[in-house]
Amino acid sequence: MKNKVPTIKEIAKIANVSLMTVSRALNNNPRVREQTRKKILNIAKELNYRPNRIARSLVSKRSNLISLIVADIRNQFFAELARGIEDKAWESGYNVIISSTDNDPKRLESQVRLMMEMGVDGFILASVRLKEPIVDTLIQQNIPVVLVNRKLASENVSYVVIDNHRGACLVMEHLINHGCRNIAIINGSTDLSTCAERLRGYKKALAEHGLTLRPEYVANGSFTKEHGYTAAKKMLSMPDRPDAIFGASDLIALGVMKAADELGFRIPDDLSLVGFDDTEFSSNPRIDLTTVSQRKYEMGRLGVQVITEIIEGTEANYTNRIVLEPHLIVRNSGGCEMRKSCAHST
Amino acid sequence: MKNKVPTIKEIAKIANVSLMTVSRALNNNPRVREQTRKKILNIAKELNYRPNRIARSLVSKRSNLISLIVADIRNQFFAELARGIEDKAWESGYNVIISSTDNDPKRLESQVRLMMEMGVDGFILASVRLKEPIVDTLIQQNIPVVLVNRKLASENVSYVVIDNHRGACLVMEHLINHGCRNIAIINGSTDLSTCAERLRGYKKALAEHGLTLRPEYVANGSFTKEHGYTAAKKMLSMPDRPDAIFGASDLIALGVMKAADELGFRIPDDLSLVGFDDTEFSSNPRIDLTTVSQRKYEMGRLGVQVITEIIEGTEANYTNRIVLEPHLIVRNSGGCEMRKSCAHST
DNA sequence: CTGAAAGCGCTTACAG
DNA sequence: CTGAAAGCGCTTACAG
Repeated sequence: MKNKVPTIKEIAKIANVSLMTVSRALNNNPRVREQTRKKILNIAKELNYRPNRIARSLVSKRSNLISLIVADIRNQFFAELARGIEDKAWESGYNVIISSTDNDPKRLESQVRLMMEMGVDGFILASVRLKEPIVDTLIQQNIPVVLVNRKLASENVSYVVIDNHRGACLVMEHLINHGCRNIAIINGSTDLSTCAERLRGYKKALAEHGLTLRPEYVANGSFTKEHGYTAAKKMLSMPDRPDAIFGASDLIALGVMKAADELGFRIPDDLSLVGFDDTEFSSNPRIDLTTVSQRKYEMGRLGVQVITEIIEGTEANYTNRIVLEPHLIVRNSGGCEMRKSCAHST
Repeated sequence: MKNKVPTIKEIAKIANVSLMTVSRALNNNPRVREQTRKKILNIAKELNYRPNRIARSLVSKRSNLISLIVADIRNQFFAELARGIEDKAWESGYNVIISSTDNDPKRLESQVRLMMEMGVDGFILASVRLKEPIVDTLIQQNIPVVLVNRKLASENVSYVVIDNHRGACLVMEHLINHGCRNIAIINGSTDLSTCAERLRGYKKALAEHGLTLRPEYVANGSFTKEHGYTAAKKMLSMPDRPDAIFGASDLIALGVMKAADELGFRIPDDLSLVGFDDTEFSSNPRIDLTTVSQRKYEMGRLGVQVITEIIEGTEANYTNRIVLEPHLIVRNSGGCEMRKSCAHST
């Protein structure tokens, strides 16, 4: 049962040196004679010695653990992000504890508290709302945090995001270029920075092109297929139905697509559709969704880079704000070149 | 900078009791007078005390950390599984460290070793091959392990899987009932138990229905769209092309679908197609893939239940083998009722 | 119901 | 280049 795991004590005894010398040899500290080091390393290998990181953590106050908190790991978007984080963390000598909040602030808070007890070195938060009191708590307690994907209303913390406002503008310009004039937006929840910024881009583009903002063309809700489906059904049944829908996530766009298919509207001929996120299924030929790239994997890697810089850094109040450029991925659903030529103005 | 985090020492001093009494009060040990407990709990709350789990782990030899190792968290299948594991672990007071191996045994091994150093209480392995030496190492060292999704060739370890052989039989019976006679299988890698069993089911069903096994109708490879696409292109170009393809994963089936679409074969009229896994996109109306349910979320929860039983259990060599029943999810791609009536025998 | 002692496996800080 | 001492924050095991 008790398969006595070897410790540096055993090694020290066998090598006939002190614990300190063993510790130094194992940690590649140069202040050990080469000969002594070799002897110790050999004994360690022979005993199949593995350092006890718990003990190390207790004294060094570092766990090499990073907490990643997302809305839902089943969401393709977060899964890709998580993989980027995992890979970069591994390369940097860290491990990742993942947990999902379902966008519930209560869950977020209790998870953060548990992670603090676990002694994680820092937090990567991918699913904060615009106001998130627990983040301020972390900052006050001087615990490293980086936001990824979504920002706070305030700017007092490091983040890695894409320019969501710009992304929305790209979408709108694409639709307008293809002759759409009655463009609706089906959006997520406006207490998220991503949604707020995409909505802002939508409005700005309308204004810039002299199109009027119609309240019935704006449906806030959540980043789900169900919301996309329900909102689209309603909009497409209006006498003055939109000729294009901007789904603020690919999931929303999929719901819109289903609604349009059921109602007999052809995409893109009867209805132009654009999503956001460039999740994998959007490239499926049967879906063929025009969307906005998010570089999720890279965003994850950058998040780890920033958090490790904070953890290992000397400056106390180092903050790093990275904003990535979005790109429009043009596929069929948003309208094809043919349609552009026969643009109808309504 | 050093925001002195409160410890039981502080509490003990303020409460004017020993460390032990504080420890007991905090851990709900009944051997403390109610009045003393109340006083201690109040002080703890006032100081905003949080236990240091690292210190606790060092002496208790328990970290409440579970390691989950999957092939790739971006794969929808593993993401759903991971979420089930995360939720059940959270309810049971454990946290989950996730890592991805890309099916590389070297990565698996180095990740397992690091997790051991981190002091995880047990392993949930979702992506083992039929032979996986590192698993034997874990068993020998008496470290709790449970396999999920894929099994080893040997039966000396706990697992939670579905009956993949039965699942494949369900698929084949469905296709045969719908009049298909030239059924091909595009499979993953045969050094995985899931693939081996699905292939066995395929062969058994052929034999039982007096259909001959044709080597050119069997394409082993990997669980990817790319493999499905390439293999299907080849098969569908044969003069004696199959009238049905069993894709051993939904990802493979998506690749087949793309190939068929490109070659102008209509599904299910010209080609019946069935997948495996019931990942979310298979229910998309434009995909509408007949597939086999895997109850991934539940499998994850069961995996945690088994591993915690082992961790917290008294019996040293407790093993638990759970085999779940698969179900066929009938959608359009496998052939519809109409076709059944006009069954053609080739 | 309460406490003094010892220790988990390692590292930091100080001496030599 | 090497070591003796002290301690990280908690718990186990033994006394009272």
